[in-house]
Amino acid sequence: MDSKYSPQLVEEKIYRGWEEKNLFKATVNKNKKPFSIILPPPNANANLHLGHAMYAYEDIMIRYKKLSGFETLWLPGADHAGFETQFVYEKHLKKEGKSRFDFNRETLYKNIMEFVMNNRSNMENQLKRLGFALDWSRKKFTIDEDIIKAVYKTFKKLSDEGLVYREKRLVNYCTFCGTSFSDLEVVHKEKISSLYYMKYGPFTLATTRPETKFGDTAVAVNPKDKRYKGWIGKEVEVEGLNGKFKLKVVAENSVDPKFGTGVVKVTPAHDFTDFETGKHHNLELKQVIGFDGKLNELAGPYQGLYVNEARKKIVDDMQTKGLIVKIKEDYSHRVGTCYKCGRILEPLPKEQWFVKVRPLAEKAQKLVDKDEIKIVPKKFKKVLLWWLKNFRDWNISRQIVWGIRIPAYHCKTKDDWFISTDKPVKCQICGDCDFQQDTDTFDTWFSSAQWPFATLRVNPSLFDYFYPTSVMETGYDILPWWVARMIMVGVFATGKKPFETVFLHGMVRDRNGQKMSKSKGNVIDPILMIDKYGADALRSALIFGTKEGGDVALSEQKVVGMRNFVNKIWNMGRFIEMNNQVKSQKSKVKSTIQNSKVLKELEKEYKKEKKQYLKYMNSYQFSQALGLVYEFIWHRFADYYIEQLKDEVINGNIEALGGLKEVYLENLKMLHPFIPFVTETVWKVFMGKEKSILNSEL
RNA sequence: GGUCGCUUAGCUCAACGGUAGAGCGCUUCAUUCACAUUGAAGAGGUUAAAGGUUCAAAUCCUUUAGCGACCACCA
Repeated sequence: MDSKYSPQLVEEKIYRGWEEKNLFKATVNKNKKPFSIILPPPNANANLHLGHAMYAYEDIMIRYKKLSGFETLWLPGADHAGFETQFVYEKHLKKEGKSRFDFNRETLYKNIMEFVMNNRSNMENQLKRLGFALDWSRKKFTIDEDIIKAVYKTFKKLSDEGLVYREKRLVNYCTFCGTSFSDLEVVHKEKISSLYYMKYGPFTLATTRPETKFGDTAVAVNPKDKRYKGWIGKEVEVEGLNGKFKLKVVAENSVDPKFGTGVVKVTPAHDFTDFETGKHHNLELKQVIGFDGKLNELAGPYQGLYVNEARKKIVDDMQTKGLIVKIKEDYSHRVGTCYKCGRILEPLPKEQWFVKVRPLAEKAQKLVDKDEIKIVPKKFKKVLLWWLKNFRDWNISRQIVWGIRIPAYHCKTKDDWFISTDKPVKCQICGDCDFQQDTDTFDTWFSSAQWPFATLRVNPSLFDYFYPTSVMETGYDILPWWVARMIMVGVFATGKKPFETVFLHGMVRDRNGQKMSKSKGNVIDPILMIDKYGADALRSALIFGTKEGGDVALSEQKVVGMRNFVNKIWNMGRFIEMNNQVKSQKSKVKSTIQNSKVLKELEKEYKKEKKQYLKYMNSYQFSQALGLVYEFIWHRFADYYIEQLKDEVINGNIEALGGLKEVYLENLKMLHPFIPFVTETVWKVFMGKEKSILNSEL
């Protein structure tokens, strides 16, 4: 053994060894208890970041359970990440001076598939660099044929049970990205705008969006507002830019008498509140902004102008006509923006597929509330319950190409839709029209929500044995996007909860607790850290001295610190091994009474350590477990016991050496889930090249 | 505006009802020793503030002050 441990020399070889011996391969073994985790599939086309390294928690659980005698499955996958990926691909196209509009649907899809497939193996290799004990023989891709089939089946079932419907509603639409989103994808941002007070027939009203006035179909006031009570139900004539028009005055509770003048113009086609108002009063839906972000023919001379240009021009013209009373320029409010491109989202009326969420959410709520699905750490239980209680219907239609195309078909004769899991040969409504498939694709999260059962169902015996999965481990940031939906959809589709326990980890921050971002320049590349200090060091740096579910401050210094720990482990082994080799050449020396006492103390302290370790590991306190072993092996075992017995051991005292060796090997096993590479490397030195610590028992 | 959480050693954080801990940094000393990616010794904290419960509180409760995250249809 060298005086220094060099992860660079062994990690790759060790991982290959694990794979070749099929140590990560799960089988259906009725003699063992199953333990399974489905890896949250990383985006297929991107490099891993430190957030992915946090999946080390899953590796810790898998290896620990395997050492504890469970049959373990950790199933890897890759996410096609629909819109995310298409967005990245479009950026890539732009560099070549092209855009998505230069290709037909089939070609674009094929090109993106190629683009993704070229990058996928890179991502997978990075997971291997982290040392993850994944069963690669069972890897799945969210856009595999059988996964698509599973997704279609669920969609059909939802539809059959009345939980999916198609409706024209206001959706959050990004006119730049060219697609709608669900509520969850909308990022509300504080913005300073102008609040325009304008003359509106007999009233003055305040609005931030004068350009939508061509779509106004009513004026609303609060029914309790004495100032305007007399106007309710009456029709008023309004002088506009394109001539005079008439509108009804309606009463609406949502109108705040204290805001502005207490009068609101109602634009059902371009405002969520107004859309509701429109429904209450049966108002016409007058769309004046198109999906291209420009005003349409209803805007008369302003047709063809983008929203912002139109607003300016309209305000100018209104001022000329004396229709603007005043402008409050520093008005601060929140607007919905596209989480991807950052532009302001336009509420637009569009026919989309919606999932009726309430019945699904209520079932999920019960499971979580009664701890039938356990949430660790428990603080997230409240958050999850809040979401399950507040979810509204889920828009699952996306106007993009890269994704799973919705298996809904439009009958031209009857102007109606039917859903079919297999490609239909004839119209299932009228029997012989030239029906057409919906051009939209599913929200990626709709398919991701099905991941735990979709990945396993392809193999029924595997599904029976491993489902519900044991733990779902992921970052707390996607609790509503993913975890909540997996529960809702999983229970619906299989009748069983998708997992027993949810374990949530925190976000990785820089040394000052700041968010890592490219613009701040404080991003740490996990692969670079592995190159420099080894995977064991990086992994344990993310776990050591932290609290489960809390954010982790990571610095290169911390990785160095853990590298030192890993090296220390190596050198303890080196000391024992060196004396192990020479022992046969020396005469057998018996222990003194003093040394026997030390050995007994060691045995006692080790037993206490292990008991506590098991307690921590079984209650998901992994950082505590690691800290415990760290403290024991370094500051008790090495600093005290080895030092006490050192002279004896060098003298050839087999008893002392044996005592140290035994405790050392036991500690290697306890450490293996955290620092798999060095523990395996030393294990092989002691037990032989063909042996693996993963085959031992804890 | 709502919800959740945070405030402990210079920095980043553990401990969550029973004598204040770690990592990194700092000070002093020790190298023919498994490891200087080391060891020994040490400095450094009335655990944000106030009140309460308890034999006992960093830990439970209340209030206050800062900070953060997430959510929200104020036109």
